[in-house]
Amino acid sequence: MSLSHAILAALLDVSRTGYDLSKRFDRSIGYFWHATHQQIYRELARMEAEGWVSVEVSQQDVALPRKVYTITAQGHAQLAQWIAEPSVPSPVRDELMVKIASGKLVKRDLITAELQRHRQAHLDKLLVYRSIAEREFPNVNRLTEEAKYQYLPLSAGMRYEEHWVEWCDEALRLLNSK
Amino acid sequence: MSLSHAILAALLDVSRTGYDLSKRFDRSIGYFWHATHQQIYRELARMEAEGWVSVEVSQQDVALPRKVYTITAQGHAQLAQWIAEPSVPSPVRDELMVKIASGKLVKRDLITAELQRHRQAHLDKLLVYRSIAEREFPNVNRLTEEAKYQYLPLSAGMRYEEHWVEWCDEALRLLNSK
DNA sequence: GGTGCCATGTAACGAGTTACATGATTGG
DNA sequence: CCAATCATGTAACTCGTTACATGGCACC
Repeated sequence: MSLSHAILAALLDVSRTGYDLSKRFDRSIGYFWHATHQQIYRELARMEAEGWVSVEVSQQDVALPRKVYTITAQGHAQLAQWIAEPSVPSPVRDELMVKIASGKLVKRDLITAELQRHRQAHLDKLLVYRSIAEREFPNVNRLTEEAKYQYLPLSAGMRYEEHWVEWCDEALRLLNSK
Repeated sequence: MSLSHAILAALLDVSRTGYDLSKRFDRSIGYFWHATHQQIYRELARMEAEGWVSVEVSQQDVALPRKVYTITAQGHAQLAQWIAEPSVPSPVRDELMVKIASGKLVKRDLITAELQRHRQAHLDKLLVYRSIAEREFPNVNRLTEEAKYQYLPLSAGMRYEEHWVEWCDEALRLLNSK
């Protein structure tokens, strides 16, 4: 049950609504975890029942209900315990690789077009991450312990997208060479 | 429904049993797709019902039943059609990042130990991939079109593991610096 | 007045995981 | 003879996705 821990992590610093979580997760966790709003609402309800989060219905705008979730002491404990359990790298599932491996079934142009689309998507993400990094962490050599833990997932995100852009380039080069 | 396509891809060149598929998938697809034997048996049954694969019970050893699955023309068509549909990069879900983002909750040693474990796991995979690459594709500049499609997922796997090893090193450096 | 966003949810279904179960063969 | 591996499967459950549904607010 790992979505619940991702949600707890996203609630560590700020209380949030389900909607909020579904939009951005936390800015550092969003790069590596995704969930739809339906999943999040369902999970929040469970977590409240378990006592990992508490909820307060905001009465600011009486018309629109906003359920703001806050992590509890029990939630903290739960998260800390989960972190302490050693884990193995999360398994990868990549559709593009399945397509490439079956590449001989279709026209080459189809594959190269797909590669170009993916390259662009990865590049777009990379540029977003870089601009966030410049804005939020202009001085990587002077980070507090806490800031390091926020910076590192972003850095992993950048490396990850760079890696894919480079691989797409390699793949396109290889396929276009005689 | 993507597991079915991964299975079709794994059956492209060779007929296989469910057990076989669960162990290795295809050597190029296994790097980027994983499934348990229960999933695979269930999916194979569905795919047979759809006519995407045909099955033959091997009578070699009468005692042990071996159901060998082969991709059909309909399966080929299905796979080709799926490949032609443009797709977006598969979403990432990485537990380690959730742990890192919540790093301040626990002792730093716990995080660095986890990073070292992950670094080792990625390095191990990298070395396996490299030895496969040396054995199967000693001459990357002289590949047939078909071989290129087999080599590329392996190359992506190598880059992927390299990227993680490098990032783990960066993370350990950053966390151990004053 | 319509489009898009904020904000919450239900229902149904498909995909993935965990536990349980069986029985033969191979190698030490 | 015991453990590991080959080989197949069922059942129950959780997680993830898609479709449907509601209603207010903000802006053009």
